[in-house]
Amino acid sequence: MVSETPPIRVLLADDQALVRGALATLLGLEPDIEVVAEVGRGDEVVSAAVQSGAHVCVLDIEMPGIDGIEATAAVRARLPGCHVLIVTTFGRPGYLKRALAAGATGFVVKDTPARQLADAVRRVHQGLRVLDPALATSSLIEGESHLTERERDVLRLALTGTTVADISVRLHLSQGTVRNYLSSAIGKTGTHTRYEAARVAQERGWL
Amino acid sequence: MVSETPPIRVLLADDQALVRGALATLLGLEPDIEVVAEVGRGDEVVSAAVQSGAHVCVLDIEMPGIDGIEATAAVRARLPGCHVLIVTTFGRPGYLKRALAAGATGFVVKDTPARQLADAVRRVHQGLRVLDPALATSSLIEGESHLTERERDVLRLALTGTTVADISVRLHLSQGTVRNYLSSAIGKTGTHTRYEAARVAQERGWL
DNA sequence: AACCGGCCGTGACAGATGTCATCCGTGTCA
DNA sequence: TGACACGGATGACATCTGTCACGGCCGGTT
Repeated sequence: MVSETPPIRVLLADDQALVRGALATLLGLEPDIEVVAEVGRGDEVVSAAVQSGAHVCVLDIEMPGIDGIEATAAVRARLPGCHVLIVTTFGRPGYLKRALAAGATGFVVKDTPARQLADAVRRVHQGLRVLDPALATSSLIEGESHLTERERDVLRLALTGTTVADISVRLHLSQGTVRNYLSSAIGKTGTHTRYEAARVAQERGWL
Repeated sequence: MVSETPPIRVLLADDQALVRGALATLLGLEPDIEVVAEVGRGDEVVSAAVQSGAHVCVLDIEMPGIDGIEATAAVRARLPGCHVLIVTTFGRPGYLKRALAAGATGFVVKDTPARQLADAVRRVHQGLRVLDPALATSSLIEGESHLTERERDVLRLALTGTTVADISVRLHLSQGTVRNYLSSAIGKTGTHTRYEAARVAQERGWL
């Protein structure tokens, strides 16, 4: 028979072993796809991609070490010929925006039907965009941060429960100033407390 | 050849289609396991279990409709011969405690290696316990709620951002009383704000 | 040069938050 | 029967939170 196209070499990264193993099994059943590496941490992605000669990296976002978006940027910098498909639980507009900025070719959420994953891998391998139009639209609308740099500074600290007093010390500002930035951020996120504001900003990818 | 044992009929419930499909593929490769139903909502579990004649239900916890623990109780009530294996992202002691109380035979987290899932299904099918000893210990220690009924009442409302004024109206208490219960709950959970207290209590399964 | 808008920064203030001391009713125990 | 512990409930109070009005600086526009 005519020579076959060599299979697409795929690296899988997900911190949940069960999910990773199941996805490896799913993709491994495709005749034209071969899972050549599996890692559970973001900071293992690049070396594993290099060693395994992966054509496509399928990355979750929330992982120990570095996250999947940071791993994406690292992979693209080190292996320009290697494409990245982000597969994540949360279809956050901010995630999509940052992932594309980091060089990801595709972005799917775990709500996607399983049979579409292999097709997404094939398309990404060919350099074609794979992403949900609704999510893209939402990213366009929500993804644009309206926070100033200082507002982001104080929200990041607020995210970890740091008091106004501590934030003012850390950023060399008066407490009134910190409260004013927090208040402004609360308004821009449409929330009622700094905790909600920080969480919403993070979900939108503004932090 | 000698007659084979009929395969174990398994129902899969997970709101993430990709994960569910991948797990179905993984389990479907086992000669003695047959995936007979897949659902994405907790409130579809019972009817699907009945229709498919499932021997084992593999349930995620966080799903639309009712959660996997409520679904467990419903399955056990309706089909006493059907065993439940909980497969969840968060190995929260409170979840384990509530799952066992609801009648689950097994409880694994998604950090488990993929190859152990089929074995877990087989063991659960035989009525054997499947759970992580470390998680069981942690559940024993943390899972016991130290909150009073009223503290739980106010924390549940605090979880959704309800103000003290609203909580006092809803529970027919004075605002001072509500603050006192919130303060007590903050102390018992070792936190600093009612938001943290509510979140920690939920994680521990105290709510 | 003058004006304007936005960001950065500040302090005053009203209202919200969490702590504390206290009281009452109920159940348990000696 | 009396003492005690506990949960439920309350209000006073110190502190914190978020809003608001304001000023300075900078860059862009007229």
